[in-house]
Amino acid sequence: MASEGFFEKVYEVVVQIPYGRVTSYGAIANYFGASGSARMVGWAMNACGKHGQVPAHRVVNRKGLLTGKHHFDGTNLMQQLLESEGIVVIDNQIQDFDKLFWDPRKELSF
DNA sequence: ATTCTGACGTGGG
DNA sequence: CCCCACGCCAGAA
Repeated sequence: MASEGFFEKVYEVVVQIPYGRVTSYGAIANYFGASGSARMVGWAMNACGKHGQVPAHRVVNRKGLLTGKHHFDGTNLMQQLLESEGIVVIDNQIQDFDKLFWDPRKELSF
């Protein structure tokens, strides 16, 4: 299952993101040891639809900004999904991002 | 094969 | 906090 490709690795972590929680691309990249290649994480997300259902809306940049919301079906779909989980999003910016932040490197006990 | 882009991150000012 | 420049690697044209 794992190690099938770069996407698969990213998906495995993203899927493990608990409800109402958020993480950043860099955190995931860091989990693989690709700390400098955070872009690849987002790139893998681009193929998330290809892989299946992936909670990409729970993945944002390090500032907690919904940078990828533009890639979803609608324009505010990503924000609605986050708000649906109890997350407050204002102007594409997640409020209390530091509290909702979920670090795989820490939570998954690397 | 080369070139460019891209849902990012970090460092310096 | 903001802005600017560099790095990073995978995939598409």
